[in-house]
Amino acid sequence: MSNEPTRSVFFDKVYDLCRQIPTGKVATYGQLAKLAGSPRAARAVGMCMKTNPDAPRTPCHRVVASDGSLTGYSAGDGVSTKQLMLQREGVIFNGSKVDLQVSQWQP
DNA sequence: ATTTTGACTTAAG
DNA sequence: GCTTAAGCCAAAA
Repeated sequence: MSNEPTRSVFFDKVYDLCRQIPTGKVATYGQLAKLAGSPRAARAVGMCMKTNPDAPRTPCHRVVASDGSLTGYSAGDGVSTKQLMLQREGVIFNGSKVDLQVSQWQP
């Protein structure tokens, strides 16, 4: 029984992908969008996170911008909390950005 | 059904 | 290196 109706295939895939991101790794919006079925829906991906408070369910903090910068995140101190959380999970940061060369999720 | 917005991305100045 | 512009997708009003 689906107590939680599928909002849309796109949403569902994005959420699923977020949960597939291993600890210590990060994915970009464009990457999730591509994996979700639309390589140009990066904006839609980010919007879905914000419009859906699935925080504990979807580790949206593992999702960063294409160049490793942390964007959005309206929890805690914002990107600061997000950054610290990622560092704590083992993600390598290069200054104020994620080192995608090392910590970007590779499906 | 139409319009607006939004946690994006890429290109150009 | 940073700012501005345009393009693209999907959901919410």
